[in-house]
Parts: sequence; structure tokens; C-alpha cells
Amino acid sequence: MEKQSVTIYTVAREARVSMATVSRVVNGNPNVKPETRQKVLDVIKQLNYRPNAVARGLASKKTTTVGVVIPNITDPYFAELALGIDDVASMYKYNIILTNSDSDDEKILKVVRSLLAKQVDGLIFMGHDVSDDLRNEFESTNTPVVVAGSIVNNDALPSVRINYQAAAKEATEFLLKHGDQQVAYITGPLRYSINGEDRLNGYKEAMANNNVAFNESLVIETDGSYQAGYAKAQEVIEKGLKAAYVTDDSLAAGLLNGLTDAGISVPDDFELISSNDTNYTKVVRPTITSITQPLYDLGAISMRLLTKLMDGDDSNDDEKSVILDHGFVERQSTRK
Amino acid sequence: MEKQSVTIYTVAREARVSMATVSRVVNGNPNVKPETRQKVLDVIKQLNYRPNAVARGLASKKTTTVGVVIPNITDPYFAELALGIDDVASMYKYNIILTNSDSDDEKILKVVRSLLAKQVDGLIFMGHDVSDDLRNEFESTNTPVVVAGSIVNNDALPSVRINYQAAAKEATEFLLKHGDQQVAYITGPLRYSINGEDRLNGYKEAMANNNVAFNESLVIETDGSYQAGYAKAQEVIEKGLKAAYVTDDSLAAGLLNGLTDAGISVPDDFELISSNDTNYTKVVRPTITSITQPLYDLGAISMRLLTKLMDGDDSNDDEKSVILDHGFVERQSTRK
DNA sequence: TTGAAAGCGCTAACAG
DNA sequence: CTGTTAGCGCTTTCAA
Repeated sequence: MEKQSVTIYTVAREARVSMATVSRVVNGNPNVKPETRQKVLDVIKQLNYRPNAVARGLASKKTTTVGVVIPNITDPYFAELALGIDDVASMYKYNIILTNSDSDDEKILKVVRSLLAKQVDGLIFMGHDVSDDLRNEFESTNTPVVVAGSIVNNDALPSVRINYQAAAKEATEFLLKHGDQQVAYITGPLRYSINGEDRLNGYKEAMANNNVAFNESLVIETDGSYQAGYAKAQEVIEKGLKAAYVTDDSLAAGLLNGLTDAGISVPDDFELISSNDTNYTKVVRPTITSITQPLYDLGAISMRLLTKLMDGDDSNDDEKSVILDHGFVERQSTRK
Repeated sequence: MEKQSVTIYTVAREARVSMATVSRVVNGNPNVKPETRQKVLDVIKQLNYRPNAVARGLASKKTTTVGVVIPNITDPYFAELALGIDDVASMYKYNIILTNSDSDDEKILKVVRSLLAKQVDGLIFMGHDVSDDLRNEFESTNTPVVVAGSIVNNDALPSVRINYQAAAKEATEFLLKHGDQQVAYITGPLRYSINGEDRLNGYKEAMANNNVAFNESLVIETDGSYQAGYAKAQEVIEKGLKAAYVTDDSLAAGLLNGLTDAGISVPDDFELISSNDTNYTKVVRPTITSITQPLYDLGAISMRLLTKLMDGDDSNDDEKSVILDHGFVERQSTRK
């Protein structure tokens, strides 16, 4: 009992007009006599006609679909951005092909190619890194690309982010001003420029500003996970550290819980500041003092920027990159 | 400097073969002489030819894309399912159009229609409810649909889930056996059948089994959010309650923190069990005892089932619905 | 205001 | 093993 599909041709025949006319009314073209329009509309409703977006895409070379690559949907940081992206996308009548990249360069390349093959009108890339092959791919396509959050070393591409270096500097100085001389820098992979350059530079800058020598052994690298944070509590205790600026909320939450479970009292015995202001920082106890980022807006504005690019609005090449304001919120993981 | 797009025709001409042959090579059709294949492959590489998936979709009536509707990406429960879906999808070479529905019936209908217009090969629906219009939509399309998690009143549609009633019953009985006679049922919206029927029935069943009368005032309805849980702590304290089975992890986490911040000690003064075993239950302190669900698998198996349906494998109509095993894990929010 | 007709780039018989 | 030929369902000139 396969339903017979009703096409634009069926409608045209039934309404005794041409396909062109049907196409016009479907697309809201004003050059149609009201009576004709009504007649067509009636037939469309009666037949329950639904335009085939694939055919439309082929003919018009627009798919009203944008690709979004995300390292991991279950990461609250990126999920929040994705929410902003999706909201604005649907506001502009775009659908989103969302693909997990697992931060794996091979897979990233694969999905980007697949997205491009599907003729997405634009692409939003979230990730920690842009490999050479990927950069190549982006440069050799006409499809506009926007980088959202997390990447900086990338002036070639339009991007939306905050000033990670300044934020890290402020967080570190906050700790320094509390008299913590040995502020650790506990981080996700340093090969990601956001960790290995921007934030680390901010950290160093704060140290320099306060005349405390940079100490390599205070830089503690992890994979950025909750588990890694939990496990590092031991090392932190052994080293007798008293404070840390942490680059990821999951990492910070893990560290916090590891410390607490080991009998260390935060913030009395240890002060902690994190970077992303995701739910992690608010759900744990004590809550975590953090740099704040407009997560939703980071995504929303990326998508908004992309719509402009897709509309061919290259007018202001100067503002291809958008830096949003960040903030800072004191919670319970630091002392008053 | 718009790049001239290279089509199958360009390749055919350059390789001095027909489009059909190029198509065969691209699609791995074995009926091509090795030398010819090589020649075509060379030209493809040289021209950097990429097949246009939209054209392919139009011609073949397959888009290798599936639609996924999700209430909210940032909800860890659904995000985990989405991860499973995406992994299996990419395993089977499908892309995913992921759309947030905000649990809004109007919007759900809109996105489902849009997905169908885009000729997705299949659809995975995550949500709390299926409105009449939506059910209608699903029934009048040939596109296979699988419901993943959360919905039960829906025997018409293939679905993948756990036995929510049995799980709720076990959780409630655990509390009852601890001597808590006044076990509250703190829930998200009761209009969702999963809360208003399945879990509630499990709760009642447990009460009946243990000869404790069902008490309407122990059923506390909320919107299911962390904030709602936090706020409800007050009411719980005023009512002098000592234990609760909670239907959502965010809700449970909020309640827990609300209680703790109000000076109530969990589990000494109050026992708490939650339902979904998301990160929430593991990150808070005390950690939350919970029903466990194979979240990732729920998604993965939904997608796997969908691939079968898309392949037209209607062979076993009997097992259209899959019920996965659930479990239970004791953590710190209940006494030993 | 409307229609005819030429594609969009590819797949899928069918014939050879 | 390979080529020819219709489409897939729609948009978009171009004329009328």
C-alpha cells in the first residue's frame, strides 16, 4: 500500500496550471493572480502536497541545511553552544546536520567531506584544533565556515569566541591576590592551542605581573576529563598545592570531588577556579568559582554570522571574528 | 574566483568513458574492467571530484540521512542517547539531522514535517509525548520511525526503552524496605505517560505490595528541572518527609542540593533514589543511588533498529519494540 | 500573470 | 564490461 507521491506536477495538473505557477505560489512569489493562487492552494491542501526539498536543493543549489561538527554532544560546554546554534538556525529556517567528531582528525575530515558532499549551505566547526588537511578543505570550498568557541590559532577563518588569555589571566590573578603563591595550572591537552597557548599565556602573564616566577612543575596536563581530575587530586595533595586555575569544568569538578573525598577542604585548604561556567560548576558542592562565558550566545552568534556569510554578505571582512565579553563569578571554591 | 564545479560528466569526458561507468566506479559496482576503473579513479583524484549527494538523493531516492528529534540537547539523558545514535549512524554511513524540539508540540510537528520534506530515510523520535497530529504524521508516511526512550503509550510505533514501571517499583521498594513508610514520588510533569502512568504505577505497586496505603499528598509534581528540585526541598522539609523516589536526575540533584543547603543530611535524615543514572548522580555529593539505564545503548539500538527498518526488513513485526534491561546502583544517597 | 522548456547532477534500467 | 537514455521533482529563464 505504498502511497503514491504527489509532486508539483500532480498539483499543476489538478489545478489546471503549469508547474511554474505552482512553484510560484509555493515560494510566495507575488506574481500570481489571487484567484489562481487560491485555486492552487486548495489543491495543495486537498492533495496534502509537500515539496521535495531534495529536488528543490538540486534545482536551486540551496539546501537550507548547515553542517555542525561538535567534538562530543555530551559535553555540556559544546551542548550549550549547539543549543544556541540550533535555535538561531531554526529561526532562519535552516536545519542542522550535527556530527560528533570525537576530536579525531581523521573522523573530522571524513565528516566535513560528507557534509560538503551533502551540499550544506554553511558549516559551523567546533573543535580544539584544525589539522592541515582540514584547513585545506576549508580553504578550497566555497561553503562558508564559522569556527565556534575553543579555537584561536585560526585567523583565516571567521570565528566567535572570548578572549581566553585575558580570562585565564584574571582568574590566576584572583588566586594570586589571595596570597596563593603556588597557583597550579591544571589543564586539558596542551597541544590544543587554547590550552597550550592562550590560557597558558594568560596564566604566565598573571604570574609575571605579580612577580612570581613561572614554575614548570605547576603545569599539570591531563586529558581534561572528570576522571582525570579526580585522579589528579592525589598528585595535587602530594605536591602540597594550595590553589589551581583549571581549564575545563569537568576536570575541575573531578578534582574538587577527588580533593573532598580525600579530606581536603575547599576552599579552606585549597582554592579552585574553573573556565567555562557550565552546570558542573553549579551542581557540585562547594560550587565552583569560574570564568563565565556566554555559552548559548557563542553558538547563537556563530550561527547568525554564518547566515550573513551564506547570504554573501562579505561586506565587512574586518569583523570576520567576533570576541564576546567574558565575566567572572565567585562561588564557594574560593575564599572571600 | 568561484570554483567551477566538477560533475560526473566532467569526469566522464576527461576519462573518455560514459557517465554510467563513472557512476559504477564511484559506487563500487564490480562490473568495471580494472583498467577502466583505474583510469576513472585517476581522473577523479586529479580533478578532485566529489559526488553531489543531493543529486544522488534525487535520483536514487535515498539520502543516507536520518532525522533525529530531541527535546533538548543539553539534557544529559538525551545527549547520551544521541551519542549512541550518532555513533551507530556513522557506522552505517548515515548522517543525522538533529533538531531540538523544546518539547513543544507545535514545534515538534514543524520539525518532523521539515525532516520529512528533506526526504530523510528514517526518523528517530525522542520525546515525552506523541500528539495526535504527530501520530497522524507518522502514520501517513512511509518513512520508518523509531521512538527512543521516554515514551511508552505508543505501541503503534517501534520503540526502544526499559521497563519504567518495574524500575520504579524496585526503587520504591528499596526505600520501603529501609523502613521509610512515607516515600514521596517526586516527579516531572504527570501528563507525560512515563511519569503519570508507568513510573507512578510502579510506585503504587510497590506501596501495595508492602501494605502501605497510597497517599496522594506524597505525589509531588514539578517541571523536572534542577531549579524545581532545589525549590521543592522546602516543601519536603515542611512535610517532614524522609525519603523519595525521583523521576529525573536533574530534579534529584536539585532536591539533594536544596536539602543539603538547608541543613538536612542525606542519607541520614533523608533517602533519595533517582531514575536515569546520568552524570548528575555521580558528580554531586553525596552521590545519588539510582536506577541504571543503558543510555548509550538505548540510542545505539534505536538507530540499529532503524537501519533494519530502512532496509525494508519488516520480517519480524513481533519484535518491533525492544525493552532493554535496567539495573540499580547503590550510592551515597541511601543508607546501607 | 502565466506557461514552456531547459536543466540541476546523478542513478538505473536497458541494450549491446 | 560499457554506453544510451530516461527520468528523480523542482527552479528558473525566457517568451508570450
